[in-house]
Amino acid sequence: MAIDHLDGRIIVLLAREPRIGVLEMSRRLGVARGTVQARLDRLQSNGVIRGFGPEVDPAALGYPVTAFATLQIRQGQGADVRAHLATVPEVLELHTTTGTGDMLCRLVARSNADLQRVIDRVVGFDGIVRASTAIVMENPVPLRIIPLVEQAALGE
Amino acid sequence: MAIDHLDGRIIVLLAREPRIGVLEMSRRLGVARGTVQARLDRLQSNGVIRGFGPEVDPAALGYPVTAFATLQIRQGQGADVRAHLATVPEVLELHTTTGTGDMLCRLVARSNADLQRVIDRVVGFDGIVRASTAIVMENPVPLRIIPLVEQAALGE
DNA sequence: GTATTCACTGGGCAATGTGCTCAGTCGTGT
DNA sequence: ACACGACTGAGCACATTGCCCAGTGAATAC
Repeated sequence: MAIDHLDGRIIVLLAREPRIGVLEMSRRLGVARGTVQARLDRLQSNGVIRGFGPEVDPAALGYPVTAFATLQIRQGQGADVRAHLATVPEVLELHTTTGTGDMLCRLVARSNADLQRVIDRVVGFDGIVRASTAIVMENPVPLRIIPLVEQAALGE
Repeated sequence: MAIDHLDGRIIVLLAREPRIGVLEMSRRLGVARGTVQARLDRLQSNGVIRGFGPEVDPAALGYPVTAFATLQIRQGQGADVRAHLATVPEVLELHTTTGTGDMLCRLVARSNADLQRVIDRVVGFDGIVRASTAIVMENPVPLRIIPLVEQAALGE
């Protein structure tokens, strides 16, 4: 679970040039191929690297509108609501949280008008008491992990 | 920008088994290798597939706590705040939004206690008027895109 | 002090996949 | 009838992979 400097360099390199192979990585990092291979295997079985799935852009798929919805759930209906939301393709992510809301979910839609349809579908379910939605305008920091990896590689 | 059925199958297959090669994909999908290669190139230059960067689990890196913070910004300080937040490794994502808050960001921390340090660092900046934080307890629907891809592949 | 363990090195091997090219086929639209 | 675009199936040289091995050095255990 601890990440050393070499692990960090491997992850960063992989993030910058994903198509790169193990051999090329070993050349760039100045270590033997077997080492890189062993490190990668370890990182994956550790769960540090979950996978290499393709990053798909919802906007390019025709869903340029992103929003976050805070949901308040009727007591004891949590499981049902989770199951309901899991069936909605436009729900990209769902968290249960502390605080004023009970759940927070990330939505996408084809347009602002279409967002209404999505929200209706999301909240059109018995267990949901209230929903408040914030539409995303800009995304100054897209989902990233590299700075954290670098910090973990140095600090620990 | 339109995604057809074959594109959808390619993305889904790639998501399920990322290490798979073009040749193996063509076998599984029952099409020629060149076709898969051409589709993949097109999907990438379209921007539908942004990349294949490694998915790193912050929890495995020692940051098991996730939180969402809603920030209220003093008028005209937006750019400064964005720049400030971009320098904090624990800020994984930042959006500007409509609604009660002005920005929404995703944070991670080593522990609930450590989250306090992160929040202090985030809000310890002049342009931020107020912050309200929701700690994530469960994540019933982890960030996903496959259902949306399947819908886009069928519907359009 | 000596032995054991572990990670890393550097090398070799067969098998596979890649990038690239080409000619031929099919369906659509002009 | 024709041109165009997408797909097929095949071939080629080349690089990479997965796997193996023996040797080295450092840290740990005895």
